[in-house]
Amino acid sequence: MLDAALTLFAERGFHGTSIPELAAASGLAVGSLYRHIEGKEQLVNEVYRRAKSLLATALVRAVPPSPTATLRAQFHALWWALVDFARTEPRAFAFLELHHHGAYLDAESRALELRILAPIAQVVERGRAAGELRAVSAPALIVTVWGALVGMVRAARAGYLTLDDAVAGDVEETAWAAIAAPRPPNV
Amino acid sequence: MLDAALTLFAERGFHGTSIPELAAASGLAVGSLYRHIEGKEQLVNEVYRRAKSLLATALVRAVPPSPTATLRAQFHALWWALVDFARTEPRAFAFLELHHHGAYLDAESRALELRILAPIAQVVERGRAAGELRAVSAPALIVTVWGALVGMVRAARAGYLTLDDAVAGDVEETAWAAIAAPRPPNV
Amino acid sequence: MLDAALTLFAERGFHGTSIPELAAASGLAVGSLYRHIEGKEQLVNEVYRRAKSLLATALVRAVPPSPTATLRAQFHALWWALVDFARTEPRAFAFLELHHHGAYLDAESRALELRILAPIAQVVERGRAAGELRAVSAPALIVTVWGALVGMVRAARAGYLTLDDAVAGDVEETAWAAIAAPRPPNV
Amino acid sequence: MLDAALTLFAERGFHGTSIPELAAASGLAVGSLYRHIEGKEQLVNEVYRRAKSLLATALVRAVPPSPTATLRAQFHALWWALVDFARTEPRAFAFLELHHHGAYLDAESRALELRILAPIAQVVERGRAAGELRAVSAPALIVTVWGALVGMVRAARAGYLTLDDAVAGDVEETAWAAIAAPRPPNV
DNA sequence: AATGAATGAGTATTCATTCAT
DNA sequence: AATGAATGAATACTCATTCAT
Repeated sequence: MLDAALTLFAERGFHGTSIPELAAASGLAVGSLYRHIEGKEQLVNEVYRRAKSLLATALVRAVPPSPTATLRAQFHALWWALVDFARTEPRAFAFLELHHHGAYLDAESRALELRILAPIAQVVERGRAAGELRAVSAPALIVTVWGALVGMVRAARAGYLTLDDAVAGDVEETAWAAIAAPRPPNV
Repeated sequence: MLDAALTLFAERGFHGTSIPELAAASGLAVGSLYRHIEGKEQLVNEVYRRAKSLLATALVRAVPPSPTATLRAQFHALWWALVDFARTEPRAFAFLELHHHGAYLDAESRALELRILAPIAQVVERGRAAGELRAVSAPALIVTVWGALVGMVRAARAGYLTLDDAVAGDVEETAWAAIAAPRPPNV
Repeated sequence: MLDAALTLFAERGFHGTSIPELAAASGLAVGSLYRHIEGKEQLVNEVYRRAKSLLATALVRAVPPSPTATLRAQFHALWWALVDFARTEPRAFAFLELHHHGAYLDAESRALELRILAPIAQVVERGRAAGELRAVSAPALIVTVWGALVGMVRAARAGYLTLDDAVAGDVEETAWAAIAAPRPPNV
Repeated sequence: MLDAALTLFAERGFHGTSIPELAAASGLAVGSLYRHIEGKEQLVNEVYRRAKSLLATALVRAVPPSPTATLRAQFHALWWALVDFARTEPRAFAFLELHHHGAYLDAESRALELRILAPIAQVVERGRAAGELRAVSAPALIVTVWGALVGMVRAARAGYLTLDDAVAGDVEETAWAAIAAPRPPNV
């Protein structure tokens, strides 16, 4: 049922999805749906939390095996964890993108927003401190990487490209180049 | 009227905006609104085309004064044209982002999608041919730059950062670094 | 269960009371409730009959010990039996008042209506025959007494007065004065 | 429309009357009804206020021509004003009786309740002060008279009697006897 | 005997759209 | 050209009732 809701909300948005549609997609009668949910808003928040939680899990699993791994290795792990998430949970990815601003999301759902980027922010901060990343503001680094990822997934969804390893690898390269500190010119 | 529609659709989405709301925001009676539009779908498509057209105009104006300008200069011009568009037409930017997948968009609206990125693609192709850009697929380059821009604007809208010259400049730097061919290691 | 139904129906009326509410108030699951009742209409009729029966019992018990008692004594007994009923069974009293016209009541329930006032009508008829009551139509006498009682109870429920012995005694006096034959003027 | 609502609410109660029924009885489509009302609760309160206002008008018109009229004359005027109201506006009378306790009535509607009986209370107070009325509490006098009236009208509605001049006159006699001070026994 | 999930018709209300004025 | 009342299908949600467990 949450699965059907995820699909429909991701495809048509909150207001574009009706309760009868949700019920039908869940294989339930309208009245039965309300035995499981409290209302449409509670449902979309529930779906939101589950999607965020899937993403959070994917990110947490991406911590590299050794804490002494290079920053590049950490970035690599993070990147492919995100690509993997986008590929295995495309609906959750699309849902999160489409709904992260909805007026129907409650305070708890919104709070998740910040926590989710923590692992990324952490890696960035560490890299900046070590001088391994470009000397621009941390948010600039984060939005570039995150934006490149989202842009790539959106383009794939729109049919402009295929989200295969080659493409994901190419964008990984550009994203890393975007944030890595330039090699100092040889003197 | 189209302006009021742009605002409401950008804020609340297509299904979240009602005709009475649109009429009120336009300072018209609901009956009068229908003298100017054919229906809600036709209206959203009209708004879509205008927003796309605004963006297209911004991009076209960004072709650098001299065709002999360096690729970096062209990128610079393009980047700030887009930043300028995002800052002067935030509603159009948000609208385009939110609606580019809607089932209510007609074939003509969807067709605009591809044409719009033509100036960017053109610059990219030229750069790749000249070996000035990273040797990855053209789409990878484009989605990275476009993604960084959108990511930055979204982050600003969400309140995570302010879209000032410093931030936009920082992200320009990362975006360029993302796509520029690496300097060959000094021998 | 019938008790819970009496309370809810008296407070909120037939249409204002739902089966889930009735089940919850009865401490039963909704499915279990239906093991005891046939439906909502049958239930309200059942409650109606029980309330009427309670009132009938109260009235019957009020026949004075001696059949030779004065009419005033009989009236007194009847009056306080009714006041007692209103005080000990306020929900039944309120229920009867609120529901005696419902389209959901079946023929049997409606039939009870007439039988119930029989003891009162009997006393009135006897008194009129003996010239002890005012020489107006019997229904006029009955509606005055019954109306005074109901008016008093309603006023108490609305908080305009307290249904204590003093008030009930006062209204007994006015009600009796209403129907008692006037003393002939002394010559 | 308010007229149709008065009829239906009086017959079936608030919860027993549906919006489609109200619309049909008003000769309107459901959607059109909502151009005239804000909601079902607002409608029932509107109807309530109109009915109360009708009753208030009837009572005010009942002030006897001369302020020096006897108390009996004042009572007579008041009584027949109420009987007239019950006969010419039977639905308003029934509506007020059925709804004066509803949880859906707002504060303003409830406030009307007290004001309405003011003319009656005034006459009663004057009579008690002058020793022309029975020496029992004022509320006892009022509920008896009001109860007799309501009892009579209800009985008529239930078909137990006909609300003609003879019956109304009979009950006027009993109601007056109920509250008039007893003639002192001749010495 | 009891439960509570399931149902689909019913609830109040809002919608996009039309049309007489 | 403009209005806003009218419409009935749609909305989210609740109801009385059934039935497998």
